[in-house]
Amino acid sequence: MSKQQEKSQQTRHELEAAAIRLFGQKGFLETSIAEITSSAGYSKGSFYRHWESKGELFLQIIEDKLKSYREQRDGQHPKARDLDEAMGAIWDFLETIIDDNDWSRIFLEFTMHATRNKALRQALNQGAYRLSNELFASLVGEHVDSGYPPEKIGALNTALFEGFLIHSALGTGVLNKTDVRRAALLLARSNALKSNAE
Amino acid sequence: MSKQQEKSQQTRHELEAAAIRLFGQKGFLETSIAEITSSAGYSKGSFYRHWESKGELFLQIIEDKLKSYREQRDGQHPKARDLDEAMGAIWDFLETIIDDNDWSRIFLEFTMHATRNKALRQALNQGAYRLSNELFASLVGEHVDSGYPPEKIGALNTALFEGFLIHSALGTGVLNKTDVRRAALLLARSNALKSNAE
DNA sequence: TGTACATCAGTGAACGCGCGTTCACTGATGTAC
DNA sequence: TGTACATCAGTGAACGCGCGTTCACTGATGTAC
Repeated sequence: MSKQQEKSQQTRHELEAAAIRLFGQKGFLETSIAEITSSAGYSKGSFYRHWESKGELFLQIIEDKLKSYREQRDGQHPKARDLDEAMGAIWDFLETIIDDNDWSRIFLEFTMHATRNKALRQALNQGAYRLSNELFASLVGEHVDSGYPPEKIGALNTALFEGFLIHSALGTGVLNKTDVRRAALLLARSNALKSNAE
Repeated sequence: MSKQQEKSQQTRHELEAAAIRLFGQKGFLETSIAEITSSAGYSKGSFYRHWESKGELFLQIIEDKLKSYREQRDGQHPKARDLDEAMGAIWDFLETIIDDNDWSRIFLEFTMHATRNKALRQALNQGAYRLSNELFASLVGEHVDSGYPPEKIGALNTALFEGFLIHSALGTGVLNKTDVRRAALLLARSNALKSNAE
């Protein structure tokens, strides 16, 4: 790699790091390009040598985040022996997202934004920017003996998870991670296992 | 009331109605004042005779919506005889919000926005712009015999509810109202009743 | 009932501001010979 | 190794646009006498 390329890549990384920090702190709309570049020690114009627009950088960061979450997930738990283990694996994973405080908020905001944008909405529903549905179905699916559709169990689990993210973002402090995990497990058991069925 | 006052009030109502429709369709940021006034058949400047800012109108609309939800709620179910009835009453109420499609989305967005604003966050946590927590605690509280904190049951129920709103807004269609209601009941039972406790 | 003046509702052009994006430019690095 | 030129990274002033807000103005309504 030439000296120029090295310099360019270095700059790109510095700008990206500043953007990750600022987007996380203040959100997409509230973070300006001038803030990103000046906080990294560059001029406003330098941004456009590296990305075509602010939105492009944001999407790239989101994709990178998801990729790293996914890698973390796939490296873990290869298979679970029963429902409790499957749910444990899922929530170990979800907790890493919960712990990435700033960014779980951004993901929620992004999800809400996608709500109004057809292309993004499809991307989310197909899992491109979403972590969940197929995972739940495949991990939990084989441990369902009640006949209840696994994708519904997955969707309910996601609902509980995302609802908890809202709760956390508001900082009410009534619930903690253990509470939701436990609740999610109870819910999955009630729906998935014959012995708990109504 | 004088002729002038009548005219003014009429205009105010027409602007408000246009705003409710447009905010609901497109959200707060994406709706401009020019759109509101021209869609109601007035000029841009007329807006400021009725409200100080776009934000003020938005908050007023939200407050009105919540007030009407609350009135509807309070008119209904005076008391429940057991947990199932209490949950039934709560979800009858929540379903009216779910059915107000556009606005349940707006409430979510508003909630997410409040996340970044201290004053709003406090207002939400104190229930000013939120529907839920004390209601659940008071309605469900007396039917908990497991010792599990009623406010946690309420918060988990809210999480499931708001997570479902996200799910609906994305239009995946995996879950319907009946699914969540049922799930919420299962969850509440598991947590509130001794016989279902682990 | 009429007149003079004040107040009000609504108009629409103009202002101001933030901010994303562009662009002509500079100095450093790379390339051809 | 040196020279001439091309290409690149980064600069920062300027542009453009949308949009919330202001303001001088008009015509209608209200008030005082």
